[in-house]
Amino acid sequence: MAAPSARSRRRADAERSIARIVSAARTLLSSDPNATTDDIAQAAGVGRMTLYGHFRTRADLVEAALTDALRTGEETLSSIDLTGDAGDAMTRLLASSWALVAESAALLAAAEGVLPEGRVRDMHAEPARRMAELIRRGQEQGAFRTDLPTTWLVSLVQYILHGAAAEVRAGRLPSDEAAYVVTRSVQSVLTG
Amino acid sequence: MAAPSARSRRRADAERSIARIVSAARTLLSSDPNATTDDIAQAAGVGRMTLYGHFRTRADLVEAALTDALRTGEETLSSIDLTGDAGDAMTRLLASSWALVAESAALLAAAEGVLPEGRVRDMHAEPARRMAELIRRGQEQGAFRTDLPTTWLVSLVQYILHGAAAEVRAGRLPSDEAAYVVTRSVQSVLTG
DNA sequence: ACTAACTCGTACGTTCATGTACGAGCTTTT
DNA sequence: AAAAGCTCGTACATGAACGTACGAGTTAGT
Repeated sequence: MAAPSARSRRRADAERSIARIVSAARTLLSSDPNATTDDIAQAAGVGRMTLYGHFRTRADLVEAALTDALRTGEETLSSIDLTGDAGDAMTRLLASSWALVAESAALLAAAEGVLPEGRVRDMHAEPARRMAELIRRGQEQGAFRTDLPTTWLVSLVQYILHGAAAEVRAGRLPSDEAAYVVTRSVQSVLTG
Repeated sequence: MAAPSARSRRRADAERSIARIVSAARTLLSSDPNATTDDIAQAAGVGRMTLYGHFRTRADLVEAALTDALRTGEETLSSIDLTGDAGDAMTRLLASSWALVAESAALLAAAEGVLPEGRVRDMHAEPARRMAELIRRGQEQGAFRTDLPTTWLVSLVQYILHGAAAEVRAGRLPSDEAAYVVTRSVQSVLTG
């Protein structure tokens, strides 16, 4: 939700501070979901008071960080070609999704712990819609199974992605094998 | 780890208190992973001080509750027939595992947040070993795929179970469909 | 019954991050 | 250059759990 004009009463230096804070929040929270406002302000090279001048609560900040991550992600995902064979399209979508999920897993955990129930899911409406649509198209093509609810298949793909991220983090799955493993797993779960 | 003789200097009423506390902890933590020691003592019908007399820290208590849940679970799981066709055996194992996972998901989350890194996984050594062995047997039978690491397949089954539990909790998957959905999903992920 | 163990209330001390209040001094903007 | 907006330190208030200390009363074991 970049609002260049809606709230353009902000001065240029404020704009800069906000950007640095959000960026620092993304970075820090992506490695430690429990990073404090103090940590984040410090990493942003900004006083804690400045931070509170722009974000009333820690939750606000976490949400802003997640929003930013999602916006960035959308830039990548929205440019993927999802036409043609659904299986191939899924492979392409997964390759990009995997990187994004792995990168922001901890940030997501932070948001889940601080934002109101369901908010995080709502924020993922766009990527979820994209995935659901591709799966549905695959089902119509006869490439994907239809014996399980589409909703469940969408969720399942998410769980596989997050699971793989967790395995990599824990050192039980080499990160260079992850994309392959994710792709094969998702394909078999979608084709039945 | 029931130690009937190792520490039998405990009086009968103490034994009783401990049992009630652990039981209350299991129940409460299974619905709210953030239940406080106060909540638990109250639910156990015991003073908070009594609780602290038996468990030095909250972490100790959570661990005891999880240990108890796992012990109970083992009683069920160890009696399952895992011989014969690996696919069928897996179906039987999943049916029981599903119920256990769904029931204690929140307790698990509590433990994950409070116990040292890796402890929760270590405590699951026995069920993990059982699952791994069955998968390996299925691979030898030619029933299960061998193109993905067995370790990953074991983890993946866990993620599917926990994912389904989350979907049910969120009301996105009717609980009476869950077992079916889990079984089909796991089977297709294991057969490739 | 006598001793040791257990219960449990009240009260306190601790910790830690969150968020607020105030105000002096810098930047932008116009 | 003047006004408005921003920065940011210090200091404080808050709140939530955790965990400790003390001590009087109760219950079990032998």
